[in-house]
Amino acid sequence: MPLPDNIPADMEREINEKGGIESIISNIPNEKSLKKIAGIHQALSDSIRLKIMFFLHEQRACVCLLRQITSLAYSKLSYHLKILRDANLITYEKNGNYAIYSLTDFGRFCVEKCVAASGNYNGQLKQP
Amino acid sequence: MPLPDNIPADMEREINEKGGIESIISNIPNEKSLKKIAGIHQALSDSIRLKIMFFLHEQRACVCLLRQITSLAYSKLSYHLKILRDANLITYEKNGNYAIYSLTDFGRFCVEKCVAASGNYNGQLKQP
DNA sequence: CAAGTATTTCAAATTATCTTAAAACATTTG
DNA sequence: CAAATGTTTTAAGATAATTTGAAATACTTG
Repeated sequence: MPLPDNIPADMEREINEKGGIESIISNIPNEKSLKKIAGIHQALSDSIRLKIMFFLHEQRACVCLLRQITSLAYSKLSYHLKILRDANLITYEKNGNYAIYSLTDFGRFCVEKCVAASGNYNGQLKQP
Repeated sequence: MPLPDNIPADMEREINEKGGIESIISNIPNEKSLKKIAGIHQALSDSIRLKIMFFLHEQRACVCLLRQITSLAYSKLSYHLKILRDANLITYEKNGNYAIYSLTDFGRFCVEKCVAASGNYNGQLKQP
């Protein structure tokens, strides 16, 4: 991949010091990985779903309890639960009539990253 | 907030051991924080934008270089850059005709969280 | 002002979310 | 065992949000 015709000289120097543009590009994830990472972020890009994730981080719950917590209709709740399931962030086990939802290991990891980031998020909150 | 009428007994016990449902809810972020966190994830929920983020993590770049890297039209690229700017993930300084983009501290933090997570993401990649 | 760089606008296309109604499934009851 | 009840999911269509492509606009330098 050639560089554009005219780019700022100091930028071009930086790129050459890193072994050229190809070398830099080789360090970024491939398209398939980018899509996967995007998908995880998409699943976590809704405040309803985040609320569910943060609650399940504290306590496993049946759907009827989640309904109470979120004040959502069952069908809407199910829609969001499916998105989180499909992203492998949550899972459930059947217990009689009840579906008891909990975080997957990966889901727990993601919630804890958010918590670890909260200092930074709060930094963001102060921006105009 | 009352618990639903009938929930599995062992779940109810767990909740009581944690001081009740209100006590659990008090540990989860408020609506405003959830919306902010959701917004950050939304900005990172697209593979084009992630590619830009990962590239800028390696090297600052003018828009014409990002255009080359991403093979996008300027207008489309600008649209995605604006989303990342609005989320305070990237910033730029003008240098003559050029806008030189780079990650904000917060953007750098987020990319590095993704990289740290890549082992976990890869775990996810193996799921059906 | 001409050329190069970057952003904005706007309508169309795509994707995500929500609402309502019905279906699926396990348990309890008659 | 069939009917009734309780819990959860799915389907279909409506609404809303995001993304795209084309054209127009702004900015900077020479």
